[in-house]
Amino acid sequence: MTAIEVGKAPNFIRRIIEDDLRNGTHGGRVHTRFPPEPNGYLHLGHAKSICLNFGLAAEFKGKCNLRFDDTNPETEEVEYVESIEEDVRWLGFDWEDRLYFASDYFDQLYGYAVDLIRQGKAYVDSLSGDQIREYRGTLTEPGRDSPYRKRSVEENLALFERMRNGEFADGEHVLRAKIDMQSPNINMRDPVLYRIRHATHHRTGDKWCIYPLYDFTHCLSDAIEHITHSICTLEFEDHRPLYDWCLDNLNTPSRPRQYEFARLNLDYTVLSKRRLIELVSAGHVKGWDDPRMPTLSGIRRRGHTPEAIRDFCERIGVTKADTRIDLGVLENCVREHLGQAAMRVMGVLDPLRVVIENYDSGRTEDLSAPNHPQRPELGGRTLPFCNEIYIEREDFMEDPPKGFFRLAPGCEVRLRYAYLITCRDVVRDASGKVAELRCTFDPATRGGDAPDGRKVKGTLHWVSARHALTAEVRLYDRLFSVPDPDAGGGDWRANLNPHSVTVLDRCRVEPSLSHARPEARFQFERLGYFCADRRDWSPDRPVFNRTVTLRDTWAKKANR
RNA sequence: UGGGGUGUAGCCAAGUGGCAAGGCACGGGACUUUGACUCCCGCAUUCCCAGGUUCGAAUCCUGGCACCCCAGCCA
Repeated sequence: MTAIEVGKAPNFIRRIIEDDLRNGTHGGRVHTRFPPEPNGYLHLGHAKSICLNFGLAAEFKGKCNLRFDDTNPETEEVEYVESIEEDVRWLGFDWEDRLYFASDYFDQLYGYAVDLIRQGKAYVDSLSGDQIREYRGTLTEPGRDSPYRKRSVEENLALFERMRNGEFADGEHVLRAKIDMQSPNINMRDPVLYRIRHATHHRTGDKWCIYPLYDFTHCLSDAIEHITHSICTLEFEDHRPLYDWCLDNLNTPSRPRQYEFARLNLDYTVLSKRRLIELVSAGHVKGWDDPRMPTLSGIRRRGHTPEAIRDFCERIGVTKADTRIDLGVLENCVREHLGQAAMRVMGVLDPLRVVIENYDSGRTEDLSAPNHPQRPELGGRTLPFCNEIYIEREDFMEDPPKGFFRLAPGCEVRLRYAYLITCRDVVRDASGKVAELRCTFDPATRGGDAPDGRKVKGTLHWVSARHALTAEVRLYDRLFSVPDPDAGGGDWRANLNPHSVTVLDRCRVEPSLSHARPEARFQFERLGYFCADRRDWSPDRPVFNRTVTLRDTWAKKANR
């Protein structure tokens, strides 16, 4: 089956797999893996990799493992393991019974290292870290052999065993591959395979005091798991010769191949674990799941959906070109999904009181409204109406510009699913600010239609002042004020957007929202998509996060 | 200036010698009880540049240029 036949955009990795399948490489199997290091939370960049790896496996009837690359006990924690599992599952992927840890292979890895030593292809080096760096040479000058490079196999074997037994302090010795100190590829200049770290590992505890490095661990873990296509990001391209060297020099149960694609860059945010950690620890955001964060837990809390993120990952493509994706692409994906999935409700963010003078003040009536105008099967709900309502303050202008078809003195507008009303008077407070509007309604327009067929262009959202719930609404904007916060060499933190969050605590929402549950998503008509905060929402204190606004061509026009 | 990569519209991206898909953005219009959605229409005589091969080049060749990655006992 080709990419076109399954309805997916072709990309170079799909093509490689199709070729391999055609040629019977890897025995016709497709087996990928997603290999996060548990030292941070997953972000959108990881989502691209997850969708690629799990997606390819599903597409070609293969499998995808979840494997934690946990070879650095000093930075890794179970909190991260747990969050990563939750996020991958939330995104919609299933590793079934294939949850693995590189640390599960420490015994085998040790055996492979001994094998390399026996073959004379690895040695224990006793240079200090600084010396190793000196001997390595530079980008343009070749390196020099370590004086310890010629140690005998027996001596290396003994020393390596003593390293394992804890006889040395951190940094005293390392195990290195014996490749080529002259290589133009720095990764091949006798790379370090094992280092001594007297640290407690989150899974193996104190069993080990030597830990293998990424290059040695990753290729062998892939081989142990019978991975066929080991897909990673571009910065590992230079490591591929080393990946291949290890597998070519060791007797492994399978022979995986590594392929590299460009990592994701997104406008107005940062997607490096280092930066994200800094944001959290410096308190620029309120934790890893702050709705402004590009972490999966952050955008989840913001209200994004797994469907939208998967769609996003499919749309941005997979190539080897460095790219920076327009934020609009992500926003468009959520809008598209929520546009068909989210129930519609009404909520007023900045309430302006409206009194309907000719509506009996003792009366309340129930008006009905569909939950989704395009999807009648989603049912409807009831909206209480009375003589006191709230509308959005910005929907009224005393002196409107041409083309403004909302409320203004003497003008008639429609209250969505209710009545046509006309503004008769403006009441001000002591400071001169508009405090209240006095309007009249047309009793013949119940539901919003005028029996005489007169056209009313403007339709406003509203809530009954006597029935509305008070809610807190958090408005989120881009975390940074420039597209590429890390560019330019200046302090990236200076590019943080000081207005990335606005908390509104006197919003009024329709009473049906009392039945909302944490993480429920809605379209607040004419405003945008909002999500009940999964941490802070409670029936007593509804809290909604704005996921994204609706497209607003009026605002665009008004800005011009 | 060593090695490894990448250059197709504002942002992504197909394209693999036969005459530049698609998405986002943008502009115009229709529809509209969400200025939303939806629907139309428009948007690269040209593919980093310069030569060359060919009846024919984004695709092949030669030479440039620009950008990204690599000198952790991180991944």
